[in-house]
Amino acid sequence: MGDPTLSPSSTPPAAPGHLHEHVITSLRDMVLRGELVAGRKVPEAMLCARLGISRTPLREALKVLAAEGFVALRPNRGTVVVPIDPEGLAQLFEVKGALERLIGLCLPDRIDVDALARIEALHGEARAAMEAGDMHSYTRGNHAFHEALAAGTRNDALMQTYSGLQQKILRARYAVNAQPERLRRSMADHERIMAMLRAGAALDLARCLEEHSRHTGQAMLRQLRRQETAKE
Amino acid sequence: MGDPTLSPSSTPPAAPGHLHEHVITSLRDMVLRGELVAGRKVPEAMLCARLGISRTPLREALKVLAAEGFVALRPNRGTVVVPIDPEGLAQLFEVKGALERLIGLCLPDRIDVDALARIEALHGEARAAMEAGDMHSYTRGNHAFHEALAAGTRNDALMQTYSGLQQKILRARYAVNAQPERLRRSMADHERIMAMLRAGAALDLARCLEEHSRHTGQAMLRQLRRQETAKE
DNA sequence: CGAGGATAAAATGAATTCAGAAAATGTTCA
DNA sequence: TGAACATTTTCTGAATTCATTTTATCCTCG
Repeated sequence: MGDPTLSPSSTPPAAPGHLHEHVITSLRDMVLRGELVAGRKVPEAMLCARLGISRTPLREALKVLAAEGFVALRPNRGTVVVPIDPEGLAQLFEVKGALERLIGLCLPDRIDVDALARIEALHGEARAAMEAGDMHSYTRGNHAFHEALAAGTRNDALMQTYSGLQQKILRARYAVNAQPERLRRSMADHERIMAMLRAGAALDLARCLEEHSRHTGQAMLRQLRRQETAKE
Repeated sequence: MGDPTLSPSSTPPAAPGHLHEHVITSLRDMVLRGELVAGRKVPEAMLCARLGISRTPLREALKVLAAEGFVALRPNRGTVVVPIDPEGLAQLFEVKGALERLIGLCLPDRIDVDALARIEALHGEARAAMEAGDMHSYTRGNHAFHEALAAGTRNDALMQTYSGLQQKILRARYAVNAQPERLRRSMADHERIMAMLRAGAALDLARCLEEHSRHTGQAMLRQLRRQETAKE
């Protein structure tokens, strides 16, 4: 199969300044969305052209991605996009479960009305997306919903750690085709989560969140394994 | 006040090749050990001389450290070492507690004899260091002990996440003067942890580890706050 | 004597350049 | 014909260089 056909001239020369964050974000998005194919070498020259930068800032960004675990730098042999393996995904969910529990335990004590309102709003959006059958929109809404829950704890370390895991998981989410049945079950979990949150029941909320994470993880794993075996 | 007086000529010109990891590790160590003072600008030129490299690889490493949260890159205004604030430290311990619990829950099921032997050995070393009153050695031993527990779960994501938190906490640990009384209590916790681990009591082990983390965190916070107020 | 502003110095961000290593290509010889 | 070696080409890692921005210094003017 051929290259992903990235058009080299999609961005104008780009104004000088500090484009760090932008370059990192762009690259990470490309990895997450599967535009940079797992297992393949990162096309340095093309990305430079694509982003309108030289190799220096690109390599700086690749170093950061490597530290985050999205790519691997093999000395003198180029950079490769690390593949998603089911074992690693299961491990990510295991850690995420522990954090979800912590979120549930902290949230009722610390959440304020604004945060609760935002969570309610995001929950509504996700439900609307599900009812409309808009998978892509649901994925984004679901992600935002859980991030908002984490944010409600007012713990930056927790948020950052949680987001890091979510991003890695998001990569797999893009790679697997979500099942409509799964969406409905996920939404049912969300309804229960909201009920516990409104009731301020920390322990129950913690259990719900942990369980929800486990369910999601198991479903994704099954689907990923199914797709992998189907490819052979 | 003057510079930390870092001798520019401590390393020879350095052979060419891939020194990435080494540069990152060196810089991180300097931050952790307080050699690069919190709040102050990172002396780029001096570090280049010190490490025998040019600005390009140094800046790549600084980007990684920035992503890890040890330094902050202010656009066009230089890089600064981020200060340790008690609030952030408390948050780190909160997250660590959740991971400790997970470690405790998983460990009895997954640990093998080799890992258990290594943990026992590290536990012995830490105790010896405590009895000898060697603070520095105890700190290292304690760190290695907990890392080994995490490693015993055979979950890479958990290990990486845990190590990341531990490193940030380690920075504060270097900054506060440990109290001998604290050391003894810590060691008592470790004895209980080992007992639970040998007994294979997952839930109890989880509780012990979580509690131990909370105690350690509270003690460090008190000490940090005490030192901060003493400085004024 | 002090505030405001112009000029000089420095430091930052990024492109370019250069040396060394790996892969690809071509050639020779069994 | 095909395997082993030599050569060329490409690519990687890092130093150097360059433009821009910021900071410091100094001069003028109130």
